[in-house]
Amino acid sequence: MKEQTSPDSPLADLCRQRGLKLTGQRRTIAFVLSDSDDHPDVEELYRRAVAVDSRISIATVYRTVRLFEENGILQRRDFGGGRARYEVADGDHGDHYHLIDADSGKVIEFENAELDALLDTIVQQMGYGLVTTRLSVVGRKKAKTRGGN
Amino acid sequence: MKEQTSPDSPLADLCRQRGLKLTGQRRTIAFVLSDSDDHPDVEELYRRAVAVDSRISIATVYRTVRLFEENGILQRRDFGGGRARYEVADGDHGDHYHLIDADSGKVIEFENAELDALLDTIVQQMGYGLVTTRLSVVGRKKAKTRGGN
DNA sequence: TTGTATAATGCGAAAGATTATCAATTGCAA
DNA sequence: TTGCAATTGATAATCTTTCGCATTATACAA
Repeated sequence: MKEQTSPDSPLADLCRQRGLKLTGQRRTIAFVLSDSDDHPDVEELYRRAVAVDSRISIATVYRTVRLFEENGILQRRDFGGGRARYEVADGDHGDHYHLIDADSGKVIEFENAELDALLDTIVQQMGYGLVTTRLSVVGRKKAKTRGGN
Repeated sequence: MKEQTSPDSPLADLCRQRGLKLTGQRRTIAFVLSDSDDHPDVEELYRRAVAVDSRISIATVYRTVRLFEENGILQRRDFGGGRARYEVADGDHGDHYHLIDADSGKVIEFENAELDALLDTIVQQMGYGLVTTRLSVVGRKKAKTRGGN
């Protein structure tokens, strides 16, 4: 049984900055998240966290993920499939969007300044200020060589 | 107890065209949907359907809504809140998108050809063909008079 | 460092939405 | 009209997420 204390991580620092109590579990979850560049769901986060420190309950993962979202540390995404998925909220670079491969389910991130600007303009013209954009496009890979699959 | 047989409706015709067996319940649900121009969830559809013919179970509403979606008659939407919402799939005019009022939760539809084109271009450039776009923007109404909250 | 108030955790139960099961019923082609 | 496969209603089951509560750990002051 692993009982390792996780090292600090960029997200653990963020956690402290927001004045959140930094428990061992939160440190571990923050570590796992800092180490992820995909879009894990809670079950997957739980798996990764337990691999580091087995003294973690899935309820805590749910709670932590919600707490982090409320504090702007994480963003919740919905790619269909009935479970929420999470990714680190990048304060750095602008919004990014997601292309979902219709066949494999793989998620590919992309950015596009023109799209950012257009969405903002549209919303402004409707008399609103843009708060959040939820955009994911589902696409199917164009076969270069025919007869793919 | 209402036991009225619903009249046919545009969606009921579509149902027949797709070779689906047109039961009384499906006729009623199709009628209710044809009559709706909002984005009801299953619970709400069930309420509306029962008002027309009380011999309907919510299980049938779930089943029918799924069947209609699989046959391109309905589109499932997710506006947050944990329940799926449905709207008639317009084969006529192009895609439309949704602006959700951050304060009231109200859903406002809009279309934008420039946005259609840009999304298509982006996806093409990534080597994919566009299958579906899931886009909703959350916005907050700009106060004309200052001092709002 | 030690003690303490308070907040967080673990575990299992509960909630909420959706799907599956299965006997009884219905639509539809012959 | 008949027969049969598909559909329905009622309810159990499933799946994800949250809650309740006793126990434990954290931050902070002395």
